[in-house]
Amino acid sequence: MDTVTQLSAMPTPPPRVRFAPSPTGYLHVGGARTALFNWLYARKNGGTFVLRIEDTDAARNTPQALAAIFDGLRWLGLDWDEGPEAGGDCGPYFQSQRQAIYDEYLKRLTEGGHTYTEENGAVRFRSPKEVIMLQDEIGGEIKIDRTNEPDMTIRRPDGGYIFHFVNVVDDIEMKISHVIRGEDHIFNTGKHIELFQAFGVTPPVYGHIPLILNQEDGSKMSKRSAGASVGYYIANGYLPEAVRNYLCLLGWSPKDDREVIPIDEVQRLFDRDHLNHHNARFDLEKCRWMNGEYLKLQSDADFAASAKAWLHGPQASELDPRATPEFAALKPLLSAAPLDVLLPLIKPKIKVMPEILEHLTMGLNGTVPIADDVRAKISAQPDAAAKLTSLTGHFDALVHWNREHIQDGVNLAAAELKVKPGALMFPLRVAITGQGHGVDLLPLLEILGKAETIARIRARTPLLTA
RNA sequence: GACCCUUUCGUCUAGCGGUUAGGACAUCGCCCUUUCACGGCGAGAGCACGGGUUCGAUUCCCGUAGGGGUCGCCA
Repeated sequence: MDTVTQLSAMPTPPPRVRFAPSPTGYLHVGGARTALFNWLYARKNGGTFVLRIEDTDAARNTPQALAAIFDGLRWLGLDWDEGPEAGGDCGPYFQSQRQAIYDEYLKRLTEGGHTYTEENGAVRFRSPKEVIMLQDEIGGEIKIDRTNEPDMTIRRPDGGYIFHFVNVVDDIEMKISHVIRGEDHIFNTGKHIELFQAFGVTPPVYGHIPLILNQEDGSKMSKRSAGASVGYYIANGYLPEAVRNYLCLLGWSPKDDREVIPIDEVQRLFDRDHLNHHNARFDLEKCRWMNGEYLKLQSDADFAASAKAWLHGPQASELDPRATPEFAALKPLLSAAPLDVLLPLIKPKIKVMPEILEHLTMGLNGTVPIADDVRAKISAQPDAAAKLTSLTGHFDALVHWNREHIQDGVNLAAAELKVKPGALMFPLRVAITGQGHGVDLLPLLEILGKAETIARIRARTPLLTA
């Protein structure tokens, strides 16, 4: 084996990437997508995904925000190989616990003549003030002109270190090889490269991914917009695989027109060549569609399980559909409800979990008022009451109550009235649920039982003509 | 304002010199059907503009305009 062969055959070490959020709010979908791309890169290349908590600003950190990071990442299935609650050789993974390391690195910087101290005690980094040509893995060659930039502060008068400094120190200490982060960090990267050079360390490979924009006004996605936080999707009972799949498609594409793609397939295909260079708007409607696609892939039993978990799960915030009066009214009916047979009927009718509320209400509450638009349609059928009376009679005569026999009852009533069986279905649906739409009717009647079915028809028939 | 990134249907995207510019969400129509939905079929809808380069530009280059981002002792 000659030398050239040996060199080219030398394996590149597996990449080490990180997601480094600060626990000051909630887990933003943009942040989640950054974490996702880092995770995909690590998984694709047999690398290591590190989670590091950048909690240097004590005044802004909250335990809730920290929990939201852990919960959100776990919910999305983005498991970290090193970090809080996972361990690793480069810990601690909270910056608030790494003061001694930063002190040591600051000493090195100061001994190298790279710092100076302000009168108030703040420490600044003496910038070389040069033009940096960043070789960005995603954006290509990007010029960052540092010649007229002021020296950055790296330590506050109170001794607390600033983001730029700790970010670089930790990337060195944690042997991060690739930094995949939002495009909003491009100019920070210029500062960070200066620090790497001052430490005499080769900077990592950078890849700046475009941002996710608000669906409404196209600005950087903010707290205001619905669906900006991962917590929204958890609270609304989305399937994590669906949200993750949708996030994959924001800036990445398999380039073969597929959209519903298993995550292991994404891992296999993920590549910077497939990443876009421009921002993408977040389309909640399409995300809902994606959720519906994943719902269809679920078995009835799995769906019933996740629906029940959601119905009985903790309420997350005031945006939670389970915090509404409608849900409060429904809740007492749930305990005795035949959910295992009802939910599979609902499954094909919905895209997202909160939609089951309306269907459950229709099924469980026989006294829901008749909807206005439905009332208009039903009053156009003067024989609706006669149809229902006939149906009631034939239902009452049934010995066995299942959908086949119920269909027989419908057919008999239709024959008696000399109409098509289909003509009876709309009045029947309205009498049973008060609504013009909903789950398959005959299976619903079977679940409700003969007595409840007849009782509802008798109770609502006078209301139809009122 | 300066600097950086970016520009294909309303939105997410495929396209990497020659295509009837493809797919998806959304919208609309038809079919199926017991309403709604699902499903099937179909329609409308796009290369920001102006210069080049080229036999030929959606594709390459340069401008202009639009969009986004960044200009902290926040991260």
